Amino acid sequence: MSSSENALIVAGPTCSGKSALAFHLADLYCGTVINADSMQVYRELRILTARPSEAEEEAIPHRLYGVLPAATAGSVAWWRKQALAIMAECRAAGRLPILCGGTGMYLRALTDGLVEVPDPGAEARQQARALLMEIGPEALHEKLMKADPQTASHLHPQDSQRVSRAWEVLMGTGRGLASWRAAEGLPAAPYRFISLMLDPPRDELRSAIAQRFDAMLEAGAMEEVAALRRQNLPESLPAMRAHGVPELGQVLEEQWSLDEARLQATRAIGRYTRRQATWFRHHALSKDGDGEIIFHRTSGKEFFSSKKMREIEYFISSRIDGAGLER
RNA sequence: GCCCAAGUAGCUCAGUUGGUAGAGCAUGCGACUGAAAAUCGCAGUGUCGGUGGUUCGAUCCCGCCCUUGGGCA
Repeated sequence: MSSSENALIVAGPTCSGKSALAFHLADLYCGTVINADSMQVYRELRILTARPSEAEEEAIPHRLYGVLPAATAGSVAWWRKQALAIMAECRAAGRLPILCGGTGMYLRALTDGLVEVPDPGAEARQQARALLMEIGPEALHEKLMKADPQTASHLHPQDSQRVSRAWEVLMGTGRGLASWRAAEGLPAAPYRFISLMLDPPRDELRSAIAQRFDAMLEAGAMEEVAALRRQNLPESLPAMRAHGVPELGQVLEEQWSLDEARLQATRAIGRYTRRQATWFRHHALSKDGDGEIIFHRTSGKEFFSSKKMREIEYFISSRIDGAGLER
């Protein structure tokens, strides 16, 4: 019997073996795996986002995987809301929520809370982006500096995405981001987070990434991209930017050879891995003593040594079954 | 064998009318508050192919050699 206010986080860079570990732990602790990855939420991208297989999803409850059509853009706030609802379900059903994913910002929105900003609306968003395209990030930053210096002064003039967001918030809500930030915001989720962070050496990760990309190609990644492209979605949608989608798109358009696409995609993933490492290095996933860093990579086939696995299990059990320890 | 071109950062290349060099990409570090697999900031590194000469001084000019690509035979 596990106390229901606990939640487990399995985080780490792409291709570190999070899913396999989460699956194993869910099996062990009667858990539900909840996706904390911004790209695995898109339905059409099962292969390229390395989503758990149908067989795995049948064996263990998996939530928030492939729930959004690629035509829809997800967001932190959307994800946070979904995750909280599912965690509440888990609590009611006596299951352990296991958040698994590499999107640091999503996890942080859960563990630390999120600023509450009303939706500026699709119109304000479109206008902000159109303006960005038209005049460029620096000019938009200059405009923002005049209208909302408090927010603008914290933004780099070249940071197109944040400048555009700041503008859309100001225009759509009538208040600047900085002003919203000063308010209370959405609180941290009411759970005790216990975290496992996979942090394998970079070179190990790189070769795993290359191998996995080839496996994806064999599994039909090209066809997946072709099918996605048939929807003629705007390239600005998140799903259209998933690793491999633009690169294989170049092959389909006969701009790149397959080798070139493989090189570019693999590099992009490697770079991403680096940013993830930076994030997780500086953002704690759990309170002191409740986090464990694992300097290995794992996969379905070759798991950790049984000794390591026992360590992990002890680490989790000693926290989850807190009541049991008192006995 | 002869002629031409090129050899500069891990890669592709720019450059210095002679004062020991620089962009993009890659790499590393960092930021990150509703697009985050996104967006952005910062930072290395070089016997400037080898060798001899001219010069106060050569990566740059001259000779020879090596390598690569192309042409002629």
